[in-house]
Amino acid sequence: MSNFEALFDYIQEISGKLLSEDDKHLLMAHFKPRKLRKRQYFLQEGDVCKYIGFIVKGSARTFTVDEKGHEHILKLSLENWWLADFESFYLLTPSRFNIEALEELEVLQSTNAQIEEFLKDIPAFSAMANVISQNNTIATQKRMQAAMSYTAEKRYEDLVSNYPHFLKRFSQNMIASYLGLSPETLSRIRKNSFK
Amino acid sequence: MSNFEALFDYIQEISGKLLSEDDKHLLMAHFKPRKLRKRQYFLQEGDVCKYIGFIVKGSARTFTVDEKGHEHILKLSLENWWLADFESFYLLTPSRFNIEALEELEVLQSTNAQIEEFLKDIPAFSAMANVISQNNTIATQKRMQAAMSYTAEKRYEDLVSNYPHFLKRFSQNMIASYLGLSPETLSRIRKNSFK
DNA sequence: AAGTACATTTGATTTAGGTCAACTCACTGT
DNA sequence: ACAGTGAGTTGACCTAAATCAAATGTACTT
Repeated sequence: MSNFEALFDYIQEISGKLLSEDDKHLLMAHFKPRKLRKRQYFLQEGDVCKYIGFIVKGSARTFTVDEKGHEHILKLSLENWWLADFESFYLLTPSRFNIEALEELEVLQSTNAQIEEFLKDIPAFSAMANVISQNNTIATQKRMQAAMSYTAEKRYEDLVSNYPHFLKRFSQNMIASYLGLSPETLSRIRKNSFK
Repeated sequence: MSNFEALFDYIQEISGKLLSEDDKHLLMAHFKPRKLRKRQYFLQEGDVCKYIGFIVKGSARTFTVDEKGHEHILKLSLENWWLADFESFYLLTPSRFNIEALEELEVLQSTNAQIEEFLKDIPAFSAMANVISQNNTIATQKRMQAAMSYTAEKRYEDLVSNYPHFLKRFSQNMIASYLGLSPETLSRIRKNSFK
């Protein structure tokens, strides 16, 4: 019923390996479709992140709330991305993050224990995990560098040129928080860049 | 001659698996000891990071230089850590980073191609790689959150409580740059916290 | 021991970006 | 059609941290 093809295609593309029919059946048996309405939480601060979700449709944000009540978005997620607080998911510790659906969200979700099985039994899945972890290391390092070295304006320009689709899918407030800016500051940056 | 025991112990401890004698011989055959003097570069911006190094002794910093000529430290590394720009190392692209020895530095180094062999042939090595990649994902996420949500003072306090040994080994200027602060600001923060 | 090169501290001033507040547009649901 | 809510804009003001500059401390070198 639910769209497992998206998941299969993704695994095969990222890993560069094919999934056997057995592999596919195993995945279908242990990834459960789940729908969340806009504003619904996939994960709440303080809970253990028991599930990892593959986004089939929709978008989400991962954020913290600081002592002043300000929200800070650490991750914006779209179709064909994994949704989880990996720290909590791997270590089974309570999460410091919230993950909230920004649009109606469809995921295929599974548990830590089950993922371990996939890693053991499905070569393409384990190859995919390695590639993702590499990509993730690289991306986070870039983002860290940007946060440290660049001005707000440069960070926004980088986003515009590297992730233009973000601007279509996420509100300006979300983008501002993702860039570590107040909404007002982003509004002003955009105003100036139109000259 | 050089201290391979440190490397063996590290792999076994992190992976939770034992290395066979064959494994050890393989590692000894393909990790080459290298010494760098203080201030010497392990990697220069624009070069491809051909080697990954395991630090046996000494310390290093990974940093970028922005258009104004300001340096930003992304990573401080000590004994039993891996030294590389993983983006450049994995993808064989020119690096945006510099890696410089802060003290006399002894590493055991190997190449990308060789690491691939280790991953295939040495189970403990591949288990270690997975654990490191997990830890790395978690640590970078924490650091990103800290950079976004916390004040300079809170970031320093976190460093003091989580990595007290950093303060012993790295100069205040290095710590400041690592925290994304000017040396003057860090000096003032320290002054205030002594009350 | 003297001299040069760094590190750190302190003070005065500047600035990027945040905060607070008011206003304008959409959209949504009734 | 109309209130209501959230998103974006604009202006006035504020603040954390950077910058500039000078003084002091420390630690290699020869």
